[in-house]
Amino acid sequence: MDITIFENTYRHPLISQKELELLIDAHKRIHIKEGEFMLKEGKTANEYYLIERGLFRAFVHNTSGNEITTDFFTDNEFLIEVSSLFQRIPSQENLQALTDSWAWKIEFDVFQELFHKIEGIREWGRAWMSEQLFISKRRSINMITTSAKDRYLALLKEKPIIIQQAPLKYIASYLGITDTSLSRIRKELFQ
Amino acid sequence: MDITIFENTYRHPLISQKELELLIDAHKRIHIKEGEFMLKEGKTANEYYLIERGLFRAFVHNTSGNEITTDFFTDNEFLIEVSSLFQRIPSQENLQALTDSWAWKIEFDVFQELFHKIEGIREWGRAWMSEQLFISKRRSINMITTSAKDRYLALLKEKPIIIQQAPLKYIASYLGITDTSLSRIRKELFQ
DNA sequence: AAAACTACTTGCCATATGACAAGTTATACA
DNA sequence: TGTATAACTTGTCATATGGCAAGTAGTTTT
Repeated sequence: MDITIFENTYRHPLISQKELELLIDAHKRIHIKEGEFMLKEGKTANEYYLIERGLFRAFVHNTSGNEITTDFFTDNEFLIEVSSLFQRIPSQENLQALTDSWAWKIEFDVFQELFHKIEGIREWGRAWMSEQLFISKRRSINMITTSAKDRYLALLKEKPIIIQQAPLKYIASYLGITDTSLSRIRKELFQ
Repeated sequence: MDITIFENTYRHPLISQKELELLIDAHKRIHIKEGEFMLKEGKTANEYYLIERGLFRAFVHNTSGNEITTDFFTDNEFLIEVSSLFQRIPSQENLQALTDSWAWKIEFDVFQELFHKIEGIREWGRAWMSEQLFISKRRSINMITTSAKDRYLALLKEKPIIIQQAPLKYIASYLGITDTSLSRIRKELFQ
């Protein structure tokens, strides 16, 4: 079995090879069909996933009932709804596969035991969460300080796979604009 | 000593009274003068604070060199830069007092020991961080789905103390608009 | 008391983006 | 293969917000 994905995603100086193996053993490989929901709003998450291959999105409904895509997840990233999983409360987000995918699934109870037993996993987990918080704050700042065109260009540069594979309307709501505007931005850039 | 503030902020079913006392003993009460920096960008945070009384802000510099206020902190809230403290890396944010304040300071090393020793504190910490991530994501969504006027009204409703005490320019950049626009929004609302 | 400075307001005009509706193209389904 | 549906584009017009500059009021400094 190729364990590169685990070595890369769970990388931390305090996690030993033996502890990494405990983590790896806790994951089960699963296949997901395009369109499948990994978590629906109102349900409490009981697991998270490490994506081997595929594309997913998170989305919420705004007050008008429209879908807003809040995040995309792809190869070698964690597909997770942190609030629901760690506060044991119903999710307000949906997690959905946009392509047929392969992922490694780990149950909350299993992770929980390792988290409390192994210092390195606690440190890794806290650092990972800190990083997510940093990324989320940076996203807020970008939303209010850069133009829609610049946000599109930044996404194109950082995660081109999303631009290539996700439908325009999902990308548009992720960027905080209408699909009409995104279509015009594309036209202006590439024509 | 009135320990209400600790009972409220460190509330968690897995934290016993004795463990709470260990936490309380780790905090030292300090006074902060208006304008004082609790953390400067480029420095690594070595402590966090529980605010007893006062108002603080977090701010970053955007690519044009302008200050953007990213958060406000007030009574019974934690004043903390998570990324710097838990990843042990230089901060990109500044933390500054907007009023003379009183707070409870706790050193990273001291918290670290309690975190790894006491399960309840780990659970509390992870839940707190999950909540922060949730709040941050909600902020991103609000930034792109609601008008500046509605964001102002929401802040007025949820944290009126900030509207009352912080200078207009800080509130404006926190809301993602210019101080000119905020001035006009106020005029339209209250005149 | 004068001067400098900060905080906030107002006017004028520019522009990015939205709203709505219609058109085109591609995809899926029967 | 044809039809329905989804994905995307385009046109016209409206509006929220920004940019810049000037003005007023309050506060601090000397």
